[in-house]
Amino acid sequence: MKKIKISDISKEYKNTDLSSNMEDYIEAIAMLSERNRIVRVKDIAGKLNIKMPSVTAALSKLKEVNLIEYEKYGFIELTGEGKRIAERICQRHFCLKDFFQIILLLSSEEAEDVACKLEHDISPEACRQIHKFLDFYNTEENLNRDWTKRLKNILSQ
Amino acid sequence: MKKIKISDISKEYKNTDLSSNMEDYIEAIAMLSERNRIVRVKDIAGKLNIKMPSVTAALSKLKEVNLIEYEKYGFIELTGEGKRIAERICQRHFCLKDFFQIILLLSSEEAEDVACKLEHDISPEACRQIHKFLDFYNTEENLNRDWTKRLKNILSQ
DNA sequence: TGACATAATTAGGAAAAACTAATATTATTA
DNA sequence: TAATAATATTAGTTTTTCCTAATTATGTCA
Repeated sequence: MKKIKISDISKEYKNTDLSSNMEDYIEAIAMLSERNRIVRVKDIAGKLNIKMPSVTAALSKLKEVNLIEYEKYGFIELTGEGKRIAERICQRHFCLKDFFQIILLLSSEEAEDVACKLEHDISPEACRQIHKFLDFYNTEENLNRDWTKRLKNILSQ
Repeated sequence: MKKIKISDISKEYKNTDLSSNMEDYIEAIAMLSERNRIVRVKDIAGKLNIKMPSVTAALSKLKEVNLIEYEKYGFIELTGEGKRIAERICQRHFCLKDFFQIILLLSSEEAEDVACKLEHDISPEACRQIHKFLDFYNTEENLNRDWTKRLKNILSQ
């Protein structure tokens, strides 16, 4: 079970000024570059379930606004600003995923799916409240409160 | 404070197979026809913050798929199927709004905004869990449980 | 190293949604 | 009822995002 620290409350869950789509590309690049040493057009296409030409087009736009560095047929890397934005998107993603998985007891996959969809539209304020809730819940749960058991019971039905 | 009945759990929060946009049009028409006896293109445009020609185009599509009845320069009305779909969208909307307002203590306006955005992307399963949670919370709250006070305290900070 | 496979790009197009400007219809009221 | 105001529609664009087919570049291995 993921533990969320009080200090994490400092997260602001700021908006990015990007379209949902562009956020998806940034997020995919960030996640892929954590796993693999290089990120390929094909990988991004695979992750987002689209064809390569769509990726190429998106990369041009992201390069245009200085969120990635790349040359034709070359490497794909987030710039500093790209990384900062990826961080924001991922924070919202994980906040939502934790909430749906830990509190609402959706399966990991279902929670992942929901997070992927909602992360683009949830407001920073709403995300901060969810974060506080998670924080509260984890503390209470550690104390083995009765209400969390009753809640789990109801949510499992 | 809105009270949610156990029986409401029967809500399925099914998907609609419409784009977010089309869902917005259907929802707007449903809400407007509750208040006014007739629904005008101008009203829909006002509610959705877009211009009239965009509405006209959307109405053609909705008519095409038999979700509304209307003739040029005439009345706009949801068909039976249109109403059933509007009902689904509104159920998700109010479920989300209640959650963000009652549990997470967002202002009514902020909760409304968030609900409007998320209602198109949240999965039925996730919505059902939120519903159960609301139900649980209302019961617990009625018993004036200590944990709801602690939670409110934290969320108000 | 040359042939073949893999990966990436370009070119061209389609669908969804929105817009402005121009036109047409309906409603109001003097 | 004729003139004006309010509404609605059409025509024509734009932007975003995706696609297929064709081409180009890169990488591999016999």
